[in-house]
Amino acid sequence: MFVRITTDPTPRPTSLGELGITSDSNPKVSLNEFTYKKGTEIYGETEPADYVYQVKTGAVRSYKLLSDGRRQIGAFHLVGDIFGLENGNEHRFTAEAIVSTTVRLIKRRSLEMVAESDAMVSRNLLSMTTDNLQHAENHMLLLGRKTSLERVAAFLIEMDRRLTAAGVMPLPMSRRDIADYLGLTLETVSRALSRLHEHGIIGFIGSNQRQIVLLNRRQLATLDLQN
Amino acid sequence: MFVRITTDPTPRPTSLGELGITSDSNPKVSLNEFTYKKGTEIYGETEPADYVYQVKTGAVRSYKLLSDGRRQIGAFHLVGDIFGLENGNEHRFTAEAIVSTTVRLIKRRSLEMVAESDAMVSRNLLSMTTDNLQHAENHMLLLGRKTSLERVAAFLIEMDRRLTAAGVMPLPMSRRDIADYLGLTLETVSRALSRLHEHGIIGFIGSNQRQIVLLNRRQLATLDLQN
DNA sequence: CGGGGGCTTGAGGCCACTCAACGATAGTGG
DNA sequence: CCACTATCGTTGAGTGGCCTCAAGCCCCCG
Repeated sequence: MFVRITTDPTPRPTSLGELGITSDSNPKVSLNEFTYKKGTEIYGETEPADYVYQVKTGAVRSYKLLSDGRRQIGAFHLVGDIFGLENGNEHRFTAEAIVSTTVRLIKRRSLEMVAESDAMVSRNLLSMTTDNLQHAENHMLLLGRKTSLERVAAFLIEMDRRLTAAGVMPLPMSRRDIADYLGLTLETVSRALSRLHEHGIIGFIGSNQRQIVLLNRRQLATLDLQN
Repeated sequence: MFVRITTDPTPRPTSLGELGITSDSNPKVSLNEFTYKKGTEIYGETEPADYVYQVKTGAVRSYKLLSDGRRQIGAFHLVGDIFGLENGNEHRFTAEAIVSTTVRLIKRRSLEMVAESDAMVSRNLLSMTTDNLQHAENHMLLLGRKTSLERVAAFLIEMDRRLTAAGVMPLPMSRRDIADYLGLTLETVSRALSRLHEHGIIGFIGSNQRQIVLLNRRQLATLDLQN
């Protein structure tokens, strides 16, 4: 076998346009919008999946809970991302707005009907599901086998790729969210970030600690082992 | 949100028939067979994905490696399972025969061509990908948040569902394979199994330790927290 | 200006890992 | 058929990385 040297292929930002859906081309596909306040639930696990969502502004976390409250965040959805796309009839995660978030809504049934007749839309649905699968597969490797420092480094690289505006990352999520995404505690995440800060690999900007700058991408990349 | 009380929906055993593919109905889809000896590689990560596979006899492990050798097994493929189905052009895992394994092969391109014209085949491809995604999502929760005992219990329940022949599980994989699937070490897996044995929850049959009987499914289920 | 939430940092503990020894089993070759 | 060997699994002892618990700071926000 070959050793992978490609970068982490998490889902790229998609758009409804990529699905072949626009208000113009498909007037029957209603594109409503809705805004959720910070911390509110968009849908719950096992609830019927009647809608598919796209983040217009803000950020969303998707997670599962164990009965005793342990939480695993499966993905963060940033501006442009599509989420809530299920094949079955139920959502498999709970989705919450991390900050005030506006989403576009599409009725799932109408999407299915379009996919039925349009092979390209159908292919794009498969492609999006595959992207999600790929992200989950890489995340299993992270959760199962990487150290805390490697996890945090991988997280920063992923976020850098997905939301950087010219070198600075305004992270919408809290340390607890990051911890529940990486399978760590918030203290361990904080310590890892402090270590990266000490070593001059990242910097903090502004009053709170959620604005992070990557000062040494190269060094950070060496911490995120080639998978 | 609601608390999930459903059972772990890992991919059910599928068949090429479910894909809408049989030798009779689609003579153009070649269904060759091939046998791999124990421990040999079926395909490697980043290799071109020209074929899709179905396990006829035996068992297969799919895994990723870090550069220093740490391994994460993403899935075990048992009799009837389809694996190696990629949307992109490259495999994302390395697949190896755990024991001597016979697989059926389908040319990916021919499958794609059938899917192009047959909406049902197309839907089934999406459905299979979704099943894989669902398994990965549940596995992220296990890897990120469950204790060693909970992981092993979940593993036994999954295997029981997938390969039990009347109460006895002839596990094809080693302790190391189980460990690399659960994000643990082989010693920890062994200790967890010993504890389950002490408590009368499982039993061992025969000379080696790979034949396991579930003596108390109910108690085992309480260890695998409702997710 | 007081309260609360988010973040950092320290101290101590624990669960899983590491290292090691040992027994059992299956495969190999004489 | 029987050593011989390699592999696999179990078990013990000790370590260590991450977790737990706690204190304190800062910032935001009423």
